[in-house]
Amino acid sequence: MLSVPEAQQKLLPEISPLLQSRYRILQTVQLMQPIGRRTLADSLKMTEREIRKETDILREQGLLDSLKSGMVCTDDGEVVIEKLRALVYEWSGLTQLAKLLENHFGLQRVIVVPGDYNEDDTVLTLLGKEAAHQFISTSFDGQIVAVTGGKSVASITQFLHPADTHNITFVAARGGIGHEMQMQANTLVSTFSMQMDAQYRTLFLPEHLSEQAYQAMLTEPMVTEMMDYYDRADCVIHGIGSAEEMAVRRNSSPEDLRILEEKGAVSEAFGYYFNAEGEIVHRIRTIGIQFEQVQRSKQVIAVAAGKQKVKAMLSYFKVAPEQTIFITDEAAAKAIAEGLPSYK
Amino acid sequence: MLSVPEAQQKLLPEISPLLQSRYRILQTVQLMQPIGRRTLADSLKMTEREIRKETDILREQGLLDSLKSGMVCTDDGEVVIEKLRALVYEWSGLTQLAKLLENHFGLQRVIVVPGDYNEDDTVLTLLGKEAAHQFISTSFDGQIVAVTGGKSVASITQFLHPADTHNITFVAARGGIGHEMQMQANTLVSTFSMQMDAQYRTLFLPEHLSEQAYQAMLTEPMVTEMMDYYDRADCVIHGIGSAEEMAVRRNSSPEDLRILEEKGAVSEAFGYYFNAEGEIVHRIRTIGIQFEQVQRSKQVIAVAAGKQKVKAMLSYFKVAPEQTIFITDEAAAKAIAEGLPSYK
DNA sequence: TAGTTGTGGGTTGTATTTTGTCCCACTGTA
DNA sequence: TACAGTGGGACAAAATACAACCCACAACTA
Repeated sequence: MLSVPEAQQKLLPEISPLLQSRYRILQTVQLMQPIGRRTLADSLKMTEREIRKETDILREQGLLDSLKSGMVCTDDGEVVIEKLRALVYEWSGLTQLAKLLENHFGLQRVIVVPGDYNEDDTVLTLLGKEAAHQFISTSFDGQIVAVTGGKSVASITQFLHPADTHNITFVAARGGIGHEMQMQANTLVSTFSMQMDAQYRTLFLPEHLSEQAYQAMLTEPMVTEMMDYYDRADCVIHGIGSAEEMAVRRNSSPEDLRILEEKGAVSEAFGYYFNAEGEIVHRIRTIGIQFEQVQRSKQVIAVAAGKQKVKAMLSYFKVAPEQTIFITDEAAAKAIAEGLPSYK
Repeated sequence: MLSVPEAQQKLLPEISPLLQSRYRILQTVQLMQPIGRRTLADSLKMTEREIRKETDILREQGLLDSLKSGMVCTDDGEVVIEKLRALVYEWSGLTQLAKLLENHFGLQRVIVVPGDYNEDDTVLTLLGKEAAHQFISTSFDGQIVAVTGGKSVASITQFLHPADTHNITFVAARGGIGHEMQMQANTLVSTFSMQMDAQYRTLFLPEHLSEQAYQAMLTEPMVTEMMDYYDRADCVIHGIGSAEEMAVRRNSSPEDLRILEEKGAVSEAFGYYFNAEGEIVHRIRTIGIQFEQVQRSKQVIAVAAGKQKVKAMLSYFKVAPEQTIFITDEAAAKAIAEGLPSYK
């Protein structure tokens, strides 16, 4: 039997795309306010005219307000966004996509946000919003959270806020990742804890240690303390990288690159490299959380988006712990789904 | 707080009129199938082009089918009509209008169907559909139903069908109304009973009896039997007429017309004339159901539509029994509501 | 059986709306 | 003060919707 929204969609098929795009615009305004027509159009890869038409309607409906400094979302607008989120996700098939991936990968929860990470800057923001929401809604007193680096994980920052919980400790899951300070685990744990009024522990270490130096480090109090934290980690927040991309970004030696290629490394997560079958084929020789420790933690939040990471996702999720909550974008989710036999 | 449909309406204000008109088209197709573009356009007072555009979409959605003999509503279409009825009535304010009239007149139930009786032929059909639904859903074994004449009541015919109930008897509430056989109470009870496989009793009598003849008639077995039926009537189905209109249609004598005008008769129902205050000012001297008998009956279904009858409705509903279910059209309901202080 | 009415589909020139692309005056910030 | 970004205005061009037909056909009527 047909539900009312389904019947509505049958009678008015043209409203579905309309709803999608208008919702997306309003949502983006909310995220980037105050924002102007042109910036908005660039960001959503739409024409200025289209943006203008839609925002005029939204303004007339009182969901949007135009200040001299740009357009902002009104209170009514925020309520509407909240109320229609489920409907929009349902109609655009995101809910179904998510369920499909959940079943296929055997994960606790998959969240698919609309848009394409490569096309639309706001997708990153949506990823962060959802991830932050997942994290905060399950956080508890004294929680220990291991955090890796990366753009996706960094996007969470702006949506963290002081919660009712106390004594949360963020620990950097590994040493520095290289040049980009903004994306380093060490930087992130510090900003995360600032946003949430929490504690944090950093670990500054060079990426490529010699065997000798590595062994020496293992007995350092600073290091053993971190190892202890890793062992007690309640939650792990991490990204998933494509192997080549990561190796390049890490300035790996030609030798390492050769090894990775030889062993068929496809994906990377918290310092481990996995091949297409999900087997660990390499590990960066530095201090960091162990895969076993990740598997033991109560909660794992994985954030990754973009079509270019599909292969990596397919690889890593062969072995990902089932308590993982995975947050990705529509483009990647669709690309994964299209490779599945159960997807029409 | 906003409901989801309300939020949807805020975000997509243009769908409301779209939904209205498309629903109306689909509904009309269902009622008049098979029907062509031009007839449909005439009937709905829309342009052929518009009908064409909308029906093309409906056909594409599989809610409509085009045969050589015209367009018909598919099963899917009927399901959609059913599912969206409440939503359409809500959005077009019909539910609110109905509640308003219910409270103001103190009636058990008011049903307002969309459209204008004077503009749109299908409104009559909708009235009939709703009235038939109300009647059938409450009918019971051995029920005695008194029926008056008129176009509105006649519209019920096509929607009556054999029900689970047995031994229903339709009785003509009064003698003949004059020329138009199709609308006479006597004709209607016969067609009603044919549709429902029920019994019926007719009463053929001239309209204007002399006092002498009237008194003589009262003792006739044929008449006393009818009087007995009237006394035991469980349900009364009647229309409401404007006084002038009815008097003219009944070929009343100039003297009667003068009396009616003098006494300020505004409305007419089952042979009684009421003034603006709802007082009985005149009665046709013929055998028929008594007002007291109507008031005693368990259920009363009143059907009347069109702006020209608003005055009559306002008059009659001053004294209408509270167990009345009143079915009218949007145009009349709005006209009534606009006269009320509580209507913005 | 001949005629009439109503049917869906097709066509075409014209109105109307939508769209792309500017310009402008203004403002907050660096 | 320079500048990047803002909303609002304007206008020609492109796209679309529109009205007004015609046609072959089916179903019914006389």
